[in-house]
This record gives sequence, C-alpha cells and structure tokens, in this order.
Amino acid sequence: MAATSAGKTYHHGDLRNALICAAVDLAGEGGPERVVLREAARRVGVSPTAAYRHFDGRGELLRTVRTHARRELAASMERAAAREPGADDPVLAAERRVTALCRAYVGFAVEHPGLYRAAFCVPRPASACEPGPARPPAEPEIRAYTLLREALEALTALGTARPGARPATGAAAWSAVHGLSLLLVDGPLRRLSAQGRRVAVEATLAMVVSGAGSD
Amino acid sequence: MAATSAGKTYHHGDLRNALICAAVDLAGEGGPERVVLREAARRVGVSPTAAYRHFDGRGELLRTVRTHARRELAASMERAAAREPGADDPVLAAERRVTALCRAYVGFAVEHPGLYRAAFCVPRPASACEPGPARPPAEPEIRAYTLLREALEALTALGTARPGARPATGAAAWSAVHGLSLLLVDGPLRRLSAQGRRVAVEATLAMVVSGAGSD
DNA sequence: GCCCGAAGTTAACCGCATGAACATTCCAGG
DNA sequence: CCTGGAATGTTCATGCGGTTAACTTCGGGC
Repeated sequence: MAATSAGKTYHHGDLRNALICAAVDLAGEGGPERVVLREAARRVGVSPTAAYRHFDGRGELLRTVRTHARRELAASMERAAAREPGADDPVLAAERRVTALCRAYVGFAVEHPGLYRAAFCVPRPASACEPGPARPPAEPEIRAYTLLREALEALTALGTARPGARPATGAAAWSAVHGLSLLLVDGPLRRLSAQGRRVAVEATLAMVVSGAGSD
Repeated sequence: MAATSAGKTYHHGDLRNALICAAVDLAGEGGPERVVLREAARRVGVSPTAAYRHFDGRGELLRTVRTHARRELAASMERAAAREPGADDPVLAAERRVTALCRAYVGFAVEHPGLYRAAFCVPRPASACEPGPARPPAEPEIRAYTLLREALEALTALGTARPGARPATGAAAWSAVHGLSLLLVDGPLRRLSAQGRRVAVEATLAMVVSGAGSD
C-alpha cells in the first residue's frame, strides 16, 4: 500500500498524486480553466466525487497545480541561468544572468502557455471581488520573482556597463516579463510571428537590463 | 419603438443594449468570468434564451463587453493625457504625456479591476489551445496600445532628457504596464499597500521612460 | 384584416461543482 | 483468525450555467 503500489482494485492507492498529474496535464493542454475536477477524475478512472477525499474542491486542486507550475517555471529559469557561460567581467556576468532568467521566463510561457497561465491564476470561489477583511496566508513566495529580483539586485550593486543607465527594480522587471508573456501567450500579441516575438522580447530585455531604476 | 422607448410588454425594445449594460456591470463586479448569460438576462428581466436573439452566445456577449472595456480604458488614458499641463520643453512635454498615459493605464486597472481584466480576456470556446490554421480577423486595434506607442515614438524622436537612455519600445512599454496592472489587480502583488503600489508604479514608469530601446 | 418574421418564452439536454448517504477495504486490536 | 472503525470510493441528488428546439406574441407591411 505504499504510494506506488497501486493495483486496479477499489482503492486506488495514490489517487491524490494521480489527480494532480491529470490536473497538471489538463492545465498544460488548456490552461487553468481547463482544469476540471470531473475530467481529472475521469482520466484517472475514478468517480468525480472521489476527488473530494483528497482535495477541498476544484479550488484546491487548481492551487496545487499552480504550485507545481510555479516550481517548473522557476526550475526552467535556473537551468537556463546555469547554462549561461560565465564571463570575466562580473558586470557582464550579472547582466547575462538577468537576461538568461528573463529569456527563460518568457520562453517557458511561450512553450507552455497553459501551465504558465495556471501558474498565475487566481482560483475564484465564485463571486467576491472586493475582499473583506480576509487575509489569506500571504502566498509562500514565488521563486521566479525571487530569482529575478536577486539577479537584478546583484546587477544594480555592481553598476551597469552603460553609465547613467540602471537596471530595473524587481517589481518593474517582473511586470515587464509577466506582461510580455501574457500578451504573447494569451493577449493581443498572441499572433506575432516568431520574428516579431523575438523583437519584442529583445526590446523588453533591453528595457529591463539598462532601464532606469526609480530616481 | 425607438431604442429608448422600452415598455414592460412582451417585447423589450432594446434588449441588446440592456444586456450589454448588464454584462458590463457584471464584468465590473467580478471580471470576465462573472459575465454570465443567465445572470445578465435575469437582471434585465428576460428569459435566458432571449439573449440568443441578439448574441451568438456567451462568447459574443463577452467580446462585446471587452470592446466596451477597451474603449473605456483608452478614454481614461486620453482624458488623463489631456489634463496634463503642457511644458515649454517639448521633450519634457513628451515625457509627461507618456507617464500620464501609463499612470492612467495602471490607474484604470486598479480602479476597475473587473473591467480591466475583461478588456484583455480571451473568450475560449471550451478547449482549443494549439491554434489550427484559423486566423481570426486580426483584432481591430487596441487604442490603449496605440496611444502608448505613439507617445513613445514621439518621445524617441525627440531624444530623452538623460543622454544615453532611450524610451522603451511600444511593445516593451505595454508589457510593463500590462504586467504591472495584472500583478497588482489579480496577481501576487495584489495585496501591496497603496504605498507599495505607488513605488512599483514609479519604478515601472522610470523603466519605461528612460529605459533603453533595443540597440 | 392577415400573414410573416422578429423577439420572447418554456422545456429539455448536457456538463460541472458539490453534498449526503452508502459500500468496500485495510488494518489495528482483541 | 475475527471484527469494527477509519479511509477511501461509489451512487444519488441538487443547483447553476450554456445552448438547442419548438412554441407564442407582437408589430407592421401588404
């Protein structure tokens, strides 16, 4: 009855995980809105309500998928940064790290649109727009953002190659890559050619790396 | 039977518009996912299926709302730009126009989160992620973007105040304000204090105005 | 006046989220 | 080895939302 010893009997043995996988697949195929409890259950070969033994409802399933997607995004960024060749000049190295991270961020979004959208979705309980006094536990941290922010701080501390220009703030940079990703993946820039896309990415990178901080 | 002469009889007289208004209200209250055919009909006091006489389905209703929202966004930006005092220095004036537009953009998003989200939603037919050869008629143009782009082009043509720095590309700038808006309205930056929000906005503005173009 | 088509209506089907009550297994004690 | 309860699944049932089909009213043109 260990997690992996699933038989084909009444008890699945690892339903929770199986459901998560199915849900992640769904998200990959069609984004968060495609993550449907019933469908996930169907794929796993179990009745819809079985899921409730492991999740509070669709909301929690989606939140789990989101966590997964965020992890993948961050991992993808780290891999890319690690692949980046070092440089003698520390400033250049720092700049490269930033651009590598950003490129990977947008790259992930473009390659896995569904997952990317799932990574930043908001499971809405149905209604509720103006939040009451509720204070959900302040999300756990988003690695992708942390990576970006730290890389930028490092770069800022070193100064830039070009005098007078300063790298963007973490939040500003995140805004840029996030916005670009969504515009490309889901938004009006969706149908840009690969070429056009590349141009937009480069322009955004330039803005982020040598854009001004707030002064 | 002119558009506005609605009685309380069998025929509504101006259902289409009434539905649009209701739908826009809904979007304002809870974003695109809140735009529900049945609810709109309910609010107008008509049977759900009546809507099908005027819209192809929920998708078209949503698209109509989106158009409306985009118009409002653009209008809000233009109003803000118009309010901006002129300046003797044309460069300064151009910079001011850009920042005014951006501020208004983000401001609109923050003040009308639901509408803003609706303005950039994608009515999904249920499934379909990888586009076939389909080529929807290439959306009509998004004024908010055009305004931003043109203001930036003007600024670029003039050169910036600070030497060496160049304003961002239209796409990059749009990415920045769009991303920031979503992060603030719907995303992980959602629960920033008004203060924190302001800081993020200023940082982003600085990045956009004096960030580097692609070189 | 009559007839047609536009604009509404009701009834019905399907999928989805969810809750309640019932069924099966597994496993800890005895 | 046997047994009872906790886990884990299952079946029913409710309610909501999208959408279709078939029927009903009304407003006008002839």
